[in-house]
Amino acid sequence: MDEKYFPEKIEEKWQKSWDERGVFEVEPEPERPPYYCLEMLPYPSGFLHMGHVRNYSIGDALAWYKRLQGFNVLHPIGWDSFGQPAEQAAIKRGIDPRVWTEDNINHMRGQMKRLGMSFDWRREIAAHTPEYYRWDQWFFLKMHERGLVYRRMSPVNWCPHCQTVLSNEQASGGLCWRCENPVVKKDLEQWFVRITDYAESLLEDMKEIERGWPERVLTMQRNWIGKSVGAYVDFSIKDTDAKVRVFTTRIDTIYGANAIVLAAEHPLLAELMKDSALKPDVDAFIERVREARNRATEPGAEEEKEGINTGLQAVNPFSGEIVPVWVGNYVLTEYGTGAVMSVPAHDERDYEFAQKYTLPIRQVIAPVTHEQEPSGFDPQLGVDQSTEMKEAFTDYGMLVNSGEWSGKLSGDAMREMAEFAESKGFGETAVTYRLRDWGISRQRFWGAPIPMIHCPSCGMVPVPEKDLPVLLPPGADFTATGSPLETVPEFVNTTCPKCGGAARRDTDTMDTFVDSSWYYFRYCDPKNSDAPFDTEKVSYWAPVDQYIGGVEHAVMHLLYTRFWTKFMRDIGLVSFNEPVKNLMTQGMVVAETFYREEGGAKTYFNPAQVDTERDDKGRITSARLISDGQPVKVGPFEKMSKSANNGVDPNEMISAYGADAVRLFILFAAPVENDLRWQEAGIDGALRFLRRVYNFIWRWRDAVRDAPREAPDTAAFSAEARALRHETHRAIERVTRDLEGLHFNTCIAALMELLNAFGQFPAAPEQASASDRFAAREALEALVLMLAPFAPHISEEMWEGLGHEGGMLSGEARWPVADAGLARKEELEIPVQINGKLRARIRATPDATEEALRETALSDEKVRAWTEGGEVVKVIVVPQRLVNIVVRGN
RNA sequence: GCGGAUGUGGCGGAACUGGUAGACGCGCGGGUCUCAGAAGCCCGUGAUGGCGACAUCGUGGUGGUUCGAGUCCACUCAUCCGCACCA
Repeated sequence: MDEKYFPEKIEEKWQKSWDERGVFEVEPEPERPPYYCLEMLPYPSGFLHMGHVRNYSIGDALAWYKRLQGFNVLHPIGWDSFGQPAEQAAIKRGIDPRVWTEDNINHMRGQMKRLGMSFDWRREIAAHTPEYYRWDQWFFLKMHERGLVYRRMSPVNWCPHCQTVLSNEQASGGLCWRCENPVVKKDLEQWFVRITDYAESLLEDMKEIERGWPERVLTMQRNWIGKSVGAYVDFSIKDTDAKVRVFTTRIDTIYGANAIVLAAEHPLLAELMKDSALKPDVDAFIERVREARNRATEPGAEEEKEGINTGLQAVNPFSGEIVPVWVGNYVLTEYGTGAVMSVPAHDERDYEFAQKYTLPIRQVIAPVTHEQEPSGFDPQLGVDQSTEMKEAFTDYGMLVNSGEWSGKLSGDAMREMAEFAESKGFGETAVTYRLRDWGISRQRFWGAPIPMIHCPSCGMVPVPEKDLPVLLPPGADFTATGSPLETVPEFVNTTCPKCGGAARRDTDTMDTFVDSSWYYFRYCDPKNSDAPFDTEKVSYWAPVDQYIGGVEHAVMHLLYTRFWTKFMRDIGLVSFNEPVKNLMTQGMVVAETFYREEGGAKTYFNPAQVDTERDDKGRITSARLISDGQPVKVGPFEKMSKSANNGVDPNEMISAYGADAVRLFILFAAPVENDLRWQEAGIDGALRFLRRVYNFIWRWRDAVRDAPREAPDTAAFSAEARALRHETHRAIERVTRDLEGLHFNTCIAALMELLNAFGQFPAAPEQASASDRFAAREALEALVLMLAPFAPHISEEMWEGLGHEGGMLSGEARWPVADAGLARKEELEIPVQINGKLRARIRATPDATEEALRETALSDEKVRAWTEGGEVVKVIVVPQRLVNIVVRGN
């Protein structure tokens, strides 16, 4: 230990030591409790950004804490290394995607090591390696065996000018990223995973994770799955044998149906219309709807409802009424049955549609208040038809104008009518979901090839397991039309595994979300070449105890991975339903933005290029560009990004302040789930704190080494030493409790308070008595141990400085345990309220009885002044907390 | 529109089950040290009034429950996020 704190020196020393001793490397040990701490694996974009630093600082703090508590902690890292940007680098700069990716990984790995993240590097995995993606392919085959993958036509983004498939990102704003021409949808045969088979269990199993996952993530998933319970009802088409099935959640409103409306792509439409005179008009309408849909529209822009009467007529199976059949642009093909019954009186959309085309509106539900007894209502009277409905009435109520069902309440009617339909054979109760099957085909290169072969005589044939992996070949043309893999004849041309004849490989690759759906199981057994992982190893570590990442993955990744786990369970690979027990979604790192506006275009400047002046409250009063001295505008705090040019380079921060200070600041500045405002002044504060701790340790190191091992008698301690011990044990309680809840900001605050308390400890190390030294040792060792999760390097250094050999994780270091008795104050200051207002404070021991507190309070001088001339009506005493005296009439 | 969340000093934020609102830090002000600065160290810092001890007000707003409300209840306003013609 040096006299002065040199972060760089200490950090290098301990990173090397950790590495050499392999202290973060773990294996299953049946007799030790496991803890699986996981951060979402990064995409190797090239550089670590502050969001990454935050993510790993959170995980690393938890990992250290659990290790010091004696858990066997698995804390791995890897790379989500398939995906678009590598391919774009290939297109733009002619770099091999593999080379680009691996360069990035090497650089980012170096940054993580420089931050001192405690990963078990032996377990590092990367999605783009054949050792990994062969298991993506293996899972694909397993799903195929079980009928969980299938092929169907589905639209992709297509640029007619470039003649190529585009990803959503490449087609953002509806324009091609290369030629800026409008993008259209084009139908291609694609691979889908039947995630909808698991819709119900994805909902059902949320029970298991309700306590450990953020409410909003669960809500988002629930909405995404979008379960609704209702009924199917068949309307027969007059003069034909055809029936059109509609889905409704409001079968109780069926007597109000004025039409049935089909989606433009409804499968029966062509057949039904084939002899109709109106066919050309309807076809023209359908074409218009298609075009409108292919036009990329801004999200949220709702199109005006349009429709056309097909001239067909349908029979309402309940009322026998004949209603027209329309085609409408607002009916979705993919949801329900692609056909709805239109009930304008009780559905806003149908109301709007009926208004536009002046279709009849008939009220069949009457509002019911709680006081109104159904029996007191005469359904025969119905509802006054002379007043026109001004809007749809969408609440539940009582049925009117509904034949024999009139007078029933919606809830009963919905159930009974569905049962009735079922008994008569024209309907049934039904459940639908918004969730769609997961399209995993990508017509791109940098992903896991789909292991299927198209044989002219045998059809679609899976690649035999023994032939995996299907390797990504060299020599693809990334600028090609369609999938780049099509441009590699050696890849495409193969033989059919079944008949041995000439055949073609599938040229699609898998969505990168496939890679991330099961990666953390691979960490448990990363080198396995016989299986994706060994079930026993996984069952030791998994499920993940704590998962940490951004909310942007609330639905896609986190839903896919839950699905994948259920599939793995069903094929016997794992024995649990949910992969992640506790999820924490961290906030973004945001920073101020500075810009100039010229002709409507904003140019952003990095904060490092800007000189700011602030008022005495710290608010920016003016900002100038350092280079030209001219003013720039101050924008709001935004997520650090290239476009807002407000990013901060972690490397520069580490160089300036050290990894420990950067990590400490990031955890202290805001609760982990909140957005974090990046302010360099804040790191200064963190560094100041570390220096202060370091200085105290330096000064006390000899006195502490000489301190007695056993606690002296309580009587031997000075009042100051007793006060310090109280603060120490209180801090242990608080830090431990707050760490369990991931409230790192308050943990660090508690450590700062402990240090401040130590600053009040008057004994100088040279003159300290044995008992003083014991109290000092207790305080400083606890402080150092509890600082380790947030600033591990300096903590190791100080731990060594206090006379401990071999590092915190191989020595006798253990997370401190609070002594509840010592954590309790010896004397309390108890507030005394008069009529609920704080008027005085009295001193009392924690075990003072109610009666004693009451007497002390009432005889207090200040209290007497306030109670004078009034009558004490009541005295509320909460032992250890407060006394409240109710006085009347003064 | 539907769903979810959040409103506390100049700022980030504390406050366990209703019990001293503003911990901790940033910023700011003052002092000490220094030839000077940096870094330390010490003190102060919600608002208003007062030299002062103190008093009054104060957790988006309005009501309510309670001896006592940032915390519980009702309504309301504002902001953020997700989904958005899902029948």
